[in-house]
Amino acid sequence: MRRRFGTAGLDLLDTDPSESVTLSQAVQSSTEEGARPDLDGEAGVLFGAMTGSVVGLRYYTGVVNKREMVSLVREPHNPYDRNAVMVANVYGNQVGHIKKELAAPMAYIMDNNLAKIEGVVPYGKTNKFSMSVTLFFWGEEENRAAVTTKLNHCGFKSAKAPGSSLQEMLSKNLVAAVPLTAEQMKNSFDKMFDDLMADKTREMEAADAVFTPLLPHQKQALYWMAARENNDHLPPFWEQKGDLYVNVLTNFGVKQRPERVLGGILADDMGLGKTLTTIALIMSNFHDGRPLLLDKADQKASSSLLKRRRKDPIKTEKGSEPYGLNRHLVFTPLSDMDIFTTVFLGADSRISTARATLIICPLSVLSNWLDQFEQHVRFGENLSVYLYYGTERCRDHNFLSRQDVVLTTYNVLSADYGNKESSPLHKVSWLRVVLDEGHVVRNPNAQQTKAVLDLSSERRWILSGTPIQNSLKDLWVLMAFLKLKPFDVKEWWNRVIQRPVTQGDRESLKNLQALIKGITLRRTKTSKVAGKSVVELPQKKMFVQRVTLSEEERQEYDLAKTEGQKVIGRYVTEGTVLTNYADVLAILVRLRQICCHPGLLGSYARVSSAPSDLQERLISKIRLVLSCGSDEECAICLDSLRQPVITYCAHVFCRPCICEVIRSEQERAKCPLCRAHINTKELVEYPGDKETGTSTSGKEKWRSSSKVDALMGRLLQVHGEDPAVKSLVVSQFTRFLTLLETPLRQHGFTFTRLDGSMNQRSRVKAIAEFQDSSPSSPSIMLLSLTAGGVGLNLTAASRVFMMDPSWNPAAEDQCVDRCHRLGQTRDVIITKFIVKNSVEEDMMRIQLNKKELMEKTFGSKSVQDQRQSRIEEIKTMMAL
DNA sequence: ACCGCCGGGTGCC
DNA sequence: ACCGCCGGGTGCC
Repeated sequence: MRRRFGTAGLDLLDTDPSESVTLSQAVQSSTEEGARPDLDGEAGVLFGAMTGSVVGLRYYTGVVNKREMVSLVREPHNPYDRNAVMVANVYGNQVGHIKKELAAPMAYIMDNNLAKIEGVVPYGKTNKFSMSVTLFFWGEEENRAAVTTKLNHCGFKSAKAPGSSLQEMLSKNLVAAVPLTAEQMKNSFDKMFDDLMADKTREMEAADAVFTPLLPHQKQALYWMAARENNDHLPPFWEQKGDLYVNVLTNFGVKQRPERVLGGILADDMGLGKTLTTIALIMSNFHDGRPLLLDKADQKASSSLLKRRRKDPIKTEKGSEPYGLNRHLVFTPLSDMDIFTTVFLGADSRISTARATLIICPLSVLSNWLDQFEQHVRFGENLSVYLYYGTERCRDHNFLSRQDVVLTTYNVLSADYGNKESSPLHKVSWLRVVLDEGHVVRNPNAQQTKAVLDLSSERRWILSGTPIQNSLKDLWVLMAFLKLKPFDVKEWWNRVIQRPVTQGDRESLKNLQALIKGITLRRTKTSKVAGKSVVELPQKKMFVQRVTLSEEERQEYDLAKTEGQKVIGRYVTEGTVLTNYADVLAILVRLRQICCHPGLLGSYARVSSAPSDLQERLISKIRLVLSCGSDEECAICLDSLRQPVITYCAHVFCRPCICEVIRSEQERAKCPLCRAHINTKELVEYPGDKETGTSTSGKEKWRSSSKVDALMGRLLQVHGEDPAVKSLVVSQFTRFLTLLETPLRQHGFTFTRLDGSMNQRSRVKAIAEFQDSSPSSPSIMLLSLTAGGVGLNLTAASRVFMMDPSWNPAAEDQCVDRCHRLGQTRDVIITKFIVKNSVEEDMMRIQLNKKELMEKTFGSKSVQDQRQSRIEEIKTMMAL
């Protein structure tokens, strides 16, 4: 019989050996069946349950219903008892306190993080002065003993056994008889975001002001979005019962109608036109389902402005105005003719206008938004779009609220939020807030997240092709942003959805699916509308071209490999692979570089001569990671590294990002990647690359490599077959891209380049040049694998040359999709160069395994496990 | 009576 | 709280 928790013997205090299942047996079986502790320590296993009492009800206003969930909050500064534990309902209103005798052990357990304690009130309402509460103790297995003994010592050994109603409750609501396997769960997740087409086929025409005709699936999205914004329904899982609005998951009830959720997630695949659809929404659903009222501009005036913008010399450095204009992108603002009055909301001094839409996006897609507004909004419509970016940005919130659209980046939003008093974005009540590439907001502790969650608006949208980036956890921030009560409070999300779902509870999974379904629209490139594909895209074909190293290269490779084997072999015998993980990765980077071009190796890349000083070792590691031009991203902000620092555990982040983590978690701060303890003193800076790198390569005699030769052969062939065909040449190593410039010039190719180090101005220029179809335009783009966001549109190219494999197959797919997207007219042919008998072949194989493995263990692999399996991979690769 | 008993005041932490 | 607990009033039958 498969049973996770027995219903009998669940009580912590049960001492009767004749019971069929004792607590320890029950919990043991639960761990055997793989109830894995959550990384955040938010879940773990159920130690048991007991009944306690809540007192002091009459002093507080918070009320609870039968079977309602309550939260238990420590009050260490309570003047009467430093052990005080407060009981609050789902909206955070205090209900009472835990009786002091019980509060004592609970305070100990909670303060020492031995268990998470959750409460459910079995019979609410009729209680006037005190009531009982069922307490559930969840924690890591290793803390079980400490929890039980503490409770026993405080005299809770012989407390009353739970009544039948508790047992019933456990068996019904909290225990899945047979938990889902990881594979079943993964399938359900896939399905969750796949099957969202049903009943979403009604179409809406865009307002006249939208110039570009919408495709059928875009009209459907527009209809759906407008309907979401105009809906008057109760949010998911809320029902009206008598004079109360009750949340059926938490059993929480309120008199006041819960806030409407006027928005959701537009999760269409990239290339389906999320940007255009959003623009159409802005233009077509202003108020009462009517279009945005615009002044007709003087045609001459606007056209001259438009021209000026196009010609404006773009004069700025990274970090300042990307367009040299901090004025209205399209036209002048409406003066004082707003049709809605400005309302002051008192203390909060937030100013409400119902006019402006705020759009927040990654820097990489900023220009895409501007372009699309210009492209899709009918010429002569007086739409005011203000680009809130650059040092000269206008910080007057009254001015901002009068715009039709304010466009900014996550970084600007977050920087403003840092000095909160002066953040104009947080003083406006927006008509609508749109998070583009919304999945980039997912770290609950990041300042960026707080800045996003603290925006004020009724209509809230998330645009993202991949709402779940890694695990279910990523969804919390999105739910919080959408103000889906009660899931905007993490405890309720964890308790009601995240934990039960990750532990395989079917009921909760169904709830999650229903929740997502209600607020998400998703179409993939293969989705059908009335039997016809939403998007007809040309074919995509992938070839692997195996490259044989020259004898000289082979010797160099083998030498490096033998050397690496020695070093890694030693770590393996010592069992210190984990502590030297960064060294190991460095060795692999070195081998991968030799496969591309021996010249990629700097003299500093000598890992084996490890300096004794930790500081120096870390510096050499960070330099190795960054100086080869590998376009690393910060795991916190997911953008390119700014002011890179390395932790003692050898992980690299932006200094501001990691400092924010340390600031918010104080001495409990842990490395976001490996959970090692970190503090501000133990951050080592990257001193910058002392060598002037690329300038030397020009002087030295040019030397080719087998892979370069293979590429040049292909490029010449492509050019010979059809000179109009353009190619992307992709590498993770920007220095490799630099090396490739020489042979490209030699062969007379015109090319352009796009990598993470370029400022916005030169990016825009590079993209525009490449996308241009005139005969003199560049036919090749040197592209760093992770440059730009998903919005990057390089449809001028139909050939892709992947120069080196990545650990992350998704990054490769995403890169290819920059040209294999709406607007592509040719079949896309991808050529991957892989060096025979090398680490590159191993990486290819591992990529395949990884895809399979991902399918089997969705979201259940810890960082530690992932590292462990990476070690196994490394051992195989190094033939150890 | 350094007790018992009565009945009013009172009540979380 | 239709309880417990506290502390003042009170004191044979």
